[in-house]
Amino acid sequence: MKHKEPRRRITASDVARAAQVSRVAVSRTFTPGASVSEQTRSKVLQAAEQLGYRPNALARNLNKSSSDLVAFVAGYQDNLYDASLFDALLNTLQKEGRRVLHVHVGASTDVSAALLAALDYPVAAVILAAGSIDASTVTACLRLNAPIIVTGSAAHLDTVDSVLGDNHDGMRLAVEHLLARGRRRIACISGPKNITASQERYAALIRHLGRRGMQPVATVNTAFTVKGGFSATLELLAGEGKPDALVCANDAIAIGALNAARYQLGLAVPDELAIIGYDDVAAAAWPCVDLSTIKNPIAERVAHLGDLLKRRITEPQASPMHIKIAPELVIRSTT
Amino acid sequence: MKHKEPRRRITASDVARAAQVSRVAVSRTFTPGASVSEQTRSKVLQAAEQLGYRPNALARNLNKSSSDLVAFVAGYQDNLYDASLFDALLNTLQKEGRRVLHVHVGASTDVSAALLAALDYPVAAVILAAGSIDASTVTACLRLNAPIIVTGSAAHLDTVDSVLGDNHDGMRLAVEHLLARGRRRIACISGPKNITASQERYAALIRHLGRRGMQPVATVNTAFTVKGGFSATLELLAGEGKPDALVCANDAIAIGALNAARYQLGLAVPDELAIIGYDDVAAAAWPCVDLSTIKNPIAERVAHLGDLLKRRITEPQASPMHIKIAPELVIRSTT
DNA sequence: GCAAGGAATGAACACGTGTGCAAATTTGTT
DNA sequence: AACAAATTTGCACACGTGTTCATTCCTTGC
Repeated sequence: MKHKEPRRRITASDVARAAQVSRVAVSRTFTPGASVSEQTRSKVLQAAEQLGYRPNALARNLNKSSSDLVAFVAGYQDNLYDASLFDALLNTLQKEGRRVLHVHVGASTDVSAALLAALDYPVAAVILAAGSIDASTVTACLRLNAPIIVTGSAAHLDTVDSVLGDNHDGMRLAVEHLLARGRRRIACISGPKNITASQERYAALIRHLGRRGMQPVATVNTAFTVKGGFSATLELLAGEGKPDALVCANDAIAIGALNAARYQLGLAVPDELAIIGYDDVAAAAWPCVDLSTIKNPIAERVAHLGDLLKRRITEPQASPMHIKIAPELVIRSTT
Repeated sequence: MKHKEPRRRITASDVARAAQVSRVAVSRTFTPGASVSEQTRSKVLQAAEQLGYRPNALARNLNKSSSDLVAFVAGYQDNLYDASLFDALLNTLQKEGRRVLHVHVGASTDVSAALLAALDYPVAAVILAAGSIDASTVTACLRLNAPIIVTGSAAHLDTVDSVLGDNHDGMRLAVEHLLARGRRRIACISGPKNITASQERYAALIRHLGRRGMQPVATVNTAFTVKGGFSATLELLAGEGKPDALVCANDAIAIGALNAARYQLGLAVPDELAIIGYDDVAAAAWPCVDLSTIKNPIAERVAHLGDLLKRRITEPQASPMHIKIAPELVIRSTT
């Protein structure tokens, strides 16, 4: 036991002492564009390399008004979509030299509480990809000088930037497609009632059917998961209504529905029952699933998020921007 | 435009001024166990609430030797397993008041480089769940005072803590099961050659077959993805060997293989070809997949990771601990 | 050779918070 | 009422870095 107390982290002063220069010279060496002679620079770099020195990001960010951190708030990834979104987003942010503070929103955790906890760090921005958020939390964030960018399922607050899929138009594509296929008895498995994406998609379905003088023959709410879709389908098909088509609020639900219909109830899909999902997750394209769905393009979404982030950071006072992503109908073999 | 310069974040001094107390009183109010009178405490809390104050975590962590941050290093989530692992882990860490700095390792990014970049923050620990890491990077981390805990696919370095699945025993279960089912011509779709989990599982397969005087009739390497498994299966079954069973290095590959065999090649699974995966991801249990596999328990793994993390932080000098998680055979309808 | 200009350097301060120590205040005891 | 003890308070410093400003050094042009 040579080191009883925990070993200190190497600091700029340590490097300065080893390289026989002042501490400021070390700071300048690691600050792009600062004025250092080539000679001292190399001395510093060599000493730093040998000691394993890296500038402490805490101290470095302390005297800036914000940091290189971006908070990403997301929920359970059972929905099969957020994982892919996060993957792509993380890749983009990291390339731009940002670091991601991941906030997880579970069943028990409150979105606002989790978000505020992460905001102890002066993040450059918050990307909110989970659940709804109320206006008071938004003002709390703004007071903490943390601009919010909303994507995925979240409230339509005019005061914050947003990149959202056009759920209204997506549902139009779904309804038109099913009607063109000759379906008339359309049922719906919607998502959780408190999630904005659920509400929007359901409202759009009602509206587009209503325009044609129709309405869903049955509706059930469930979680945005495969399990949820499975049990909801059993429940729904046990009741009245006898649908010939099932509109699901997302792909996870649709995959659950497909499995319940085909393997539990022995229904022929799509002959006896058509099923359409929403998002176009990777699993929807697997041959054993081969799900018709509405594509919610990830690459485009991430690109817009990156742009919006840059803009918001450089011009904090710019007026909020609301970007809608156009959905696409993807026809596979379940409709 | 009233505020031309970016609004400052509310600091303890602001609160102190508003509550007419000293700044130290504010600090003490937000420090559990500190000595403050009930009167000043409530004055401070009220002012803080009104101004929307939260202590700046950067400054708060600066004078401690490490922070409340934990770095989590993971790769693409195409493998269907890491997403679930991360989900569970994030939940646990957040409950304990830790915050997670997420480091993404893409195809182009180097593990070591990404890791070191995150270590600019004095994290309490690094949880490494992606790719391999060489000894020099480990020493770099240790010099930065950042203990590493390895899980998932990574090198077996004696100097760091680890929580690993027992790949050797898992493959024994797979081989014994296939032989009991009467299979004799076993082929293998292995993962990337530079990933430790691949190497270990493949080596175990060779060894367990070897003990019975057998060897794989064919082997192909591919990425840990559904797409990889799909194309690898087409390639493998086009060649010589005529296998009657396929051992896949993980579930994503197995799902790709299943889809290729059934829907592209028209093979009867399991009658003409048995398929077994590894990990037991959520999708393996879907009726349309219903994949036999070796379970790599996530809950147990996360629990051990949490314990190890706590131990390492409280006793930085403790000797490294290596925990093996026992795999389980899960028999479904593909074998 | 000399002045002027530019580049390199170091001292001092700022960022926002926690904490040791001594002073000030309150509480408890005889 | 007087004193000891316990609690609360505030000053000053520490954490590790970036940056302004004045100073010093070197270079260049005349």
